[in-house]
Amino acid sequence: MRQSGKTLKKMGRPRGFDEGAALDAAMRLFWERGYEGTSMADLTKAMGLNPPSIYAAFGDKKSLFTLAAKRYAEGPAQYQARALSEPTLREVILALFRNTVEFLTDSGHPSGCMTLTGAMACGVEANSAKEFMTEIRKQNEAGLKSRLQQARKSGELAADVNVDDYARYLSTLLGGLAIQAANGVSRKEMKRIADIAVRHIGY
Amino acid sequence: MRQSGKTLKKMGRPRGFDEGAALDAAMRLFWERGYEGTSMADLTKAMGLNPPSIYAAFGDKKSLFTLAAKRYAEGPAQYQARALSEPTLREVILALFRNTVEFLTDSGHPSGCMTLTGAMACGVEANSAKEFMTEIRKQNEAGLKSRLQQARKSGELAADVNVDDYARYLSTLLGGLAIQAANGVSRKEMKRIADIAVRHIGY
DNA sequence: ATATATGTGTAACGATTGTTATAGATGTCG
DNA sequence: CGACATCTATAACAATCGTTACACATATAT
Repeated sequence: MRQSGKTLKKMGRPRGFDEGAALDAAMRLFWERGYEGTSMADLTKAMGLNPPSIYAAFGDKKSLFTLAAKRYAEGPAQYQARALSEPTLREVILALFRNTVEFLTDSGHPSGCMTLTGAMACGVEANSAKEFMTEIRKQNEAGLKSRLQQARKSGELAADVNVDDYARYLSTLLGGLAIQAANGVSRKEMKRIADIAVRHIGY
Repeated sequence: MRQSGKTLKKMGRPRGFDEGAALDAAMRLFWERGYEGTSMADLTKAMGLNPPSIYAAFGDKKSLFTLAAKRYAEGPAQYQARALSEPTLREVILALFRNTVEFLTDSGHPSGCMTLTGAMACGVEANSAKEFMTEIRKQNEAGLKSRLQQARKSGELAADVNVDDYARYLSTLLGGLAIQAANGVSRKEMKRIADIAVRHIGY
C-alpha cells in the first residue's frame, strides 16, 4: 500500500516530514503516558504534524501505537537481545541484569519499560491515581522491611544483610509475579516460579 | 463532613443504597479496567446509582478511586500483612509467596494486583494496546527461553532444570525491576537488587 | 503548461468525557 | 400535619475525545 522511496506511478506532493522522527516522538509520548493517557492532540503537538498527516502516514491511533511499540521493540528494547548473544550463560544472565538496570534508569529516554508504562496509562489527569498506587506498593515494601528488621534482631536474618536492599529484592520478585499474572500465567505455573524463587533464596 | 449512622441534626431522606456494596463495585471496576479505563458511565451502571448519588456520597472520580483503592488495601490486599505475621522469617517468606500466588490467581476477584492493573488502564477501547504490550513481554521471555535451551544443550545449564519455569523465573525478576523503576527507585539501588538476584541464582 | 496525485492546514464532526442544575421523591423533626 | 433536609432521577453542561471533509499547496508526469 505504502511506498515512500521508489517512484512507481504518478507521484504527488512529497512528504514534508521525517516519518522516523515523527514516530520516535509518538513512541516517547506513549512510553511516558501510556496509550489512553496520550491524546491525538498531544501527539499532533509532539510530532509537529496535523491530524490528517498522521492519519495518512500511520493510520488511526491504535495503528500508530502499534507502530510505535514495534519501533520500541526493535530499537531501545534490544538491550535484552544483546544480552542473549553473550557467549556463556553466566555472561548472558549477568548482562541481562546489568543491561536491564541500565536501561530502566537511563536518563536518555523515558524511564521504565514501555511494555508496562505504555499500558499503565497516565495522562496528567490520572497521575494522582497512579501515584497513589505506587504509594500503596511502597507501603507494602515498608511493611516487609520492618518485618525483616524484626527478624534481624531475633537473629533469623544475618546481621550483614542490608535490610533495605533485601526488602526491595523480595518486593521485586513479588511484583514480578504480578506482571506474570497480567501476562495470564496460570496458578500452576506461578507456583513453580515461586518455588524456584524460594529455593534460590534458601528456603 | 459526612455522617451516616448517627442522628445529629435534622435528617432528610435516607440513603437508598449500601455504600459499602457500591464502593465494592467501583473497586472491582477500577481493578479490572484501571482509572482511565473506567468511565463514570461505567461506574453508574455497575454501582447501580445515578451520577448525583455517587458525587454526593464519594466525591468526584479521583476521590472515588482513592476510596476504592483504600478499600482494596484494607481488604483484599491484606494477604500480605497476614503473611508478615507468621512467627518465623522462613514462614513469613514462604507465606508471602504462597499467598501472593494464590491471590493473584484467585478467581473470586479480578485477577492481578490492583496497584498494577488500576494504573494499567484499559477500557475496552485500549485493550488491544495492552495485549500488544503483553505480547512483547512474552516474546522477550520466549527469546530468553530459547537461549536457555541452547545453554542446556551446551551443558551450561543442568539437564534437570525446567527451561520454561526458569525462563519465567528470570522474567519475573526482570519484570519486577521494571516495577521498581516505576516506583522511582534509583540506579544505585536497583544495582544492589540485581546483585542480590544474581548472587542468589548462583552467579 | 496542464493534468494529476498526494500532502498540509483549518475547522468541524458526532461521540463520549467528567460534572452539575433542576425538579421531584421521600424520609425525619417540630 | 406541615416544614425542612436530604436523596434520586432526568437531562443537560462545557470540554475533550478520535476522526474526517474540505479547500489549498506542492510535487511529478505528460
